[in-house]
Amino acid sequence: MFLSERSCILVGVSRPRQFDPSEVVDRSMREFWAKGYRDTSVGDLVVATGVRPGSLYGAFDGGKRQIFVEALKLYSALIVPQKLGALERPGASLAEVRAYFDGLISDLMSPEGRVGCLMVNTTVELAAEDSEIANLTRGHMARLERNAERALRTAAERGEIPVGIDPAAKATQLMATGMGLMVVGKTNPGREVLETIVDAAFADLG
Amino acid sequence: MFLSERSCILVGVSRPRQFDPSEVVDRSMREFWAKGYRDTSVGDLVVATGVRPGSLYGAFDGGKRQIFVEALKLYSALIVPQKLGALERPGASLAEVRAYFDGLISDLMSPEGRVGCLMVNTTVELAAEDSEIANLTRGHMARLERNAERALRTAAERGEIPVGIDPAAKATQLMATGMGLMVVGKTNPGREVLETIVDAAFADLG
DNA sequence: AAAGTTCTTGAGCAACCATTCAAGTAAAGG
DNA sequence: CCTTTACTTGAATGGTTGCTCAAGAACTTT
Repeated sequence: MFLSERSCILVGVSRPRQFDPSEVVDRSMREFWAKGYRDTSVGDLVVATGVRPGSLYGAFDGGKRQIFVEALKLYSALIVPQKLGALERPGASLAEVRAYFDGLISDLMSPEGRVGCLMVNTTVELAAEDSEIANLTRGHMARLERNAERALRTAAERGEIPVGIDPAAKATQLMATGMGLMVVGKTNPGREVLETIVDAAFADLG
Repeated sequence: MFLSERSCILVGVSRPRQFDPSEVVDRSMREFWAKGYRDTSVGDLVVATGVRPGSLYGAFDGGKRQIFVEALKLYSALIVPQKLGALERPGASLAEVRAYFDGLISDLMSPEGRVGCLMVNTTVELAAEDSEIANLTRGHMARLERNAERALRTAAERGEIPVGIDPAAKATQLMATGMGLMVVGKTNPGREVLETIVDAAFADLG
């Protein structure tokens, strides 16, 4: 992962690193999230983290791109679970799927939420030209789909949704609806627009 | 529009421009479409158009950004009508809406189609920070919505879709589905994924 | 305390960025 | 043919990019 971990843990004989690399990734993630990969310069990362270029490149072999990859992984590990919330827990059912989408709408309605989703932004900015990064964002979409499908199966078992619903297909649609929601959300729409989109996607489940 | 038009038409006394500005916009559009605004340099535009920086800046007051704005407008005037096809014609009904989405899927399945939609790419890259550009992409979404709604009303009149369907709400959902489709399409998915998304969105219309 | 190792610092790298400008050039009017 | 006007050209602008490197500093081991 980080160059630092091996040297910090195994080799004790040297000057210890004066910053926490995982905190650097955290702050960098928020920078990339707000401005995108291309429009975030190494200088921006230096300002955001307080760590000089030399130390940054000493800790992250692969430079800016590697920091970005780490940022994507941190987003998956830290932010996505927050957003998914109860949907990622075993007992999740229809209510948890709906709650996830309601949360997305709430986020998009706040000014700071208009940054959208780092995974969606990255997919559009970089997926076509960087296959490693494309794999990460594809994994994110698969995760959303998997959780939605599991919850829909639970909902079907409980008789909460019509028997005609195909959980796998519906989960794929809901995932795509989420992607669309993040794009539409960028244009500063009214809340009713976003609610119309989600309501329509849930119409055949109620 | 272009600086050139006034000087070319009204003032005849000077050396005429040796290139066609609208062709410059066309080629620039394809460059921006493929690589995005930030990652397309003026140097790229010089190579793509064969027009030197001086002439470019002479013809387009506002530089790279203005060329991009013109490119967006050309995309709306040239590419979008191609994609919308019969959906934009008065008699359009359910079949034309469906044909539009089938066309999107076909596009996304070809390697060169993975560039996606310039409007979606631009929304994600720039809408949050450039309100003029956000207006253009918002207008694009409104156009999709308007056409879908009109076609759905026609379909309702003809009894092609269930009476319970709200054309306006369904059109909003379909527009968002299109946005989601372009994002998912960037990750090189199988055709069946995209078809599942579209089928699910049309399920309650059949 | 001295040696050894790694980190930090600040300057600085070449490459590229969007943009400008003076000089040269081509067409039309007189 | 000569002036006028606008366009083309090629070089060059200052600024920023991602990244590197030598020098100094801090910590552990001997």
